Parts: sequence; structure tokens; C-alpha cells
Amino acid sequence: MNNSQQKILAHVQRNILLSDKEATEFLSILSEVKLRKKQQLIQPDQEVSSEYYVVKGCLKAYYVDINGDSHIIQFAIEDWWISDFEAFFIDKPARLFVEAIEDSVLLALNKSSLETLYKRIPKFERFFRIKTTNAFVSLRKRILSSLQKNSKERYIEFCRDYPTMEKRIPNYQIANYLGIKPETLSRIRKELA
Amino acid sequence: MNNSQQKILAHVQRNILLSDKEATEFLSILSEVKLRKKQQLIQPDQEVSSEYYVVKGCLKAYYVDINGDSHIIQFAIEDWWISDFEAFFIDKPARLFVEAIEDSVLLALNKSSLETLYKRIPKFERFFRIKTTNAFVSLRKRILSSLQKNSKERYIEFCRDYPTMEKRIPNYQIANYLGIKPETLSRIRKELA
DNA sequence: CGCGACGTTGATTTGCCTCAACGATTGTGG
DNA sequence: CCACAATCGTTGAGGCAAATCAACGTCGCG
Repeated sequence: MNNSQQKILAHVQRNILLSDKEATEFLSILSEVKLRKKQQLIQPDQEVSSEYYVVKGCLKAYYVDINGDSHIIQFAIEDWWISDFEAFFIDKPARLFVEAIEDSVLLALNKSSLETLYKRIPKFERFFRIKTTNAFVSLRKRILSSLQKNSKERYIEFCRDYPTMEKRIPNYQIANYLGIKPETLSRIRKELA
Repeated sequence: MNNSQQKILAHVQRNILLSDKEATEFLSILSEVKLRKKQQLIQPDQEVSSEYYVVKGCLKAYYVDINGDSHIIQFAIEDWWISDFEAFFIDKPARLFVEAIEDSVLLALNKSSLETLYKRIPKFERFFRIKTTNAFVSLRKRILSSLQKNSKERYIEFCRDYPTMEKRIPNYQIANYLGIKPETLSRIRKELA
């Protein structure tokens, strides 16, 4: 068993317990994907047949609107999952880009394999229910934060919640994620320093 | 079987199939709750032992911040679920109010009963995984919308996505949900008319 | 070395907020 | 059933946080 496989097994077994056989079956449907910095994993209009577990590296999911402006919806680092989830779950063409911010190693989990897995080992319904629940709660927090806080407070919160990301991701991309301009973030950082 | 029970069964069976026995078992753990307009279902610091299916009526979940300002996170009408989900899922005290906007009829689903239900009828893991997944996707859309759109565009989107709510909910509460002031919404509506 | 990527700073503009005042409508107690 | 208060929406004037536009410095990499 290689390193990536050990990592995702540990990740899954924080929420459900697997027999050796089940673990093996789960690992058998995963495939490793490597990306260099700036390489794209998903592009608009593509079919999104997988979601991806991040073994190593850092990625972003972003939407490019009709004016050509980008909007970063999610970052993902080690132990996070990333995809165009809407496209993946609802079976429609991608609307997002997913792109590596650093050289990255991922494990791809294919949708039809996942459906089969649900049938064979229903525990995985539980695992992904719990994962999705946590993600849902995080998004609620983010919405509340955007309703309640100004730019400076949101930046401080981001640094507190994701200290690792704050160190690895360029400021202009953090600004974009927070919905502010790089100039504004620069001024906020100056104030805080 | 009463009306509320028929309604929630139909709702559940849009995603999973239940035998009569399973349906009966599911219904047995639900209890009906009635609320008059302005009555509160959940208040901060309370334990949140249930999530609620809306049979009839309209409710809101909102946070009151340290300055006393309210921020509406969610509305719920017929066929929606509502609670302080963070408190419910993570087992911590409520931080939100949940309050009836209209006289309402709900079905309460208790957390420990739900855990038992998951063990006895694992299909329900699937049902709530799918529900949570859809909710997750909706929140992503809302975040994208707040990153990408100005107040006017967000209001138009709201009216398009939730025409029923737009008709039933006072404008100042819609404004609050959208993160703008009632005066601003008034001016937007004037422009649109 | 040279160029592109990234961050910073200044001047100006703008979308939305704040504060204040005022109708219209609803509902409620006398 | 009316009077009055509370709720809700509208309008206007002025202010502020963040966007915009423009210029420039620095760093790292091909």
C-alpha cells in the first residue's frame, strides 16, 4: 500500500471503520492524478466524472463570469476534497475551473464507481453524508461571515481559520476568494501590520 | 395517516423507496409542532435536538450579532427543512433564532431517533446525504452569487429562484437575507418597476 | 538579464449605508 | 368600530468603505 492510499484510508477511518477487505475494495476504485502548478484538472463544459481527494498540494475552484472576471469559490489543501461539486452531483457540464496552485497529488473517485460502492458498502453513504454535512456547515459560516463582517474582519477570520492556506496562497487570490480587490487587501494588511 | 405524514412521506419517497413497515417506523419518530406567526422555535444557547420539516407555513433562521444586528441565513417554506443545522449536527448550543414568519406546521425529527433510524434503515443515510448534497450545492450558488453580483442582480436572482417566497416575505427581510438595507432594496424595486 | 507575476501606493469615483422624515397599511385594545 | 400605535415601505441628503484607474517597486524564474 502506497503513501497516498494510507493517507486517504486514515482520512476515511476518522469517520467510519473498514475491514481490510472493504479498505482494499475502496482503494481499488481510486486512481492517482498528478498535477503541476497551473495545470487545470477541470474546465467548463467538460463532464465531471470524479471528485478528488488532495494527498498533497494546493488547488482552487473558480468561476469565470461573462465579463471574464474570476471568482474563487474554494481552495483545497491536504485532506480536502475538490471538484466542481454541482456538476459532479447533479450530472451536468462543469461551470468551474479547478486548477493547481502548487504541484499536487490527488486521488480521483469516479462517480459510477462511487454509486457501486454505496450499494456494496453502505457505510460510505454515511461517510459522505458526514463529509457533506461538515462542508454544508462551513458554507453557512462563510455566508454568515459575508453578511455580518467587513473586509478586514473577513480577512482576519480567514487567517485564523486557514493559517496554512494564508501562508501558501498569493494575496491576490485570497482577496478574490474574500470578494475584495488586491489593492484593498494590501491596505488592510498594512493596517494590521 | 394524517395530512402532514402523507406530505413528508411523499417528500422522502422522491429520493428513496420505503416499504409500508419502514414508512410507519419513520413516521413514528416524528412529532408535529405548530407555531403562530412570530413564535420562536429555536433560541440561542438552547440545545438543538431536532431538525424540522415544514408541512405548512414560512420560517426564517437568523443570527443576532454582538451589535444587535440580525442576519437572516435561511428561509423555509413547504417541503424545506430548517433548524440551527450547525448546532444540530455538531451537538453544540444554538447560535441562531428560528422563527415563524407565518403560522406554521412542522414535523420534528429528533437527533437520537435519527441516529437509531440510520442503524435500522440505512437507506435514510442515503436520503439525508442527498438532501445535504443539494443544500450544499445551493449554498455554493449563493456564495458565488455574492462574489459575482451586485445588489440588484442578487435581488433579481432571488425573485427568479424563489418566486413563492418573494410574494410571502416582507421586503425588509428579503433585503436582510440579501445583505442589503431595506432602503436600498426599495430603490432597486423602484428601478425595476 | 529581462520579463512577467505580484504587491503597494495614491487619487478619484461610486454603490451602498446612514440618518431622518414621512405615507400607507395593519392590527388591536378601548 | 374607531383611534391610535406599530409595522412596513418610500424618499431625500450626506457620508464612507471599497472599487477603479494609474503608476511603480520588487522578486523570482526562464
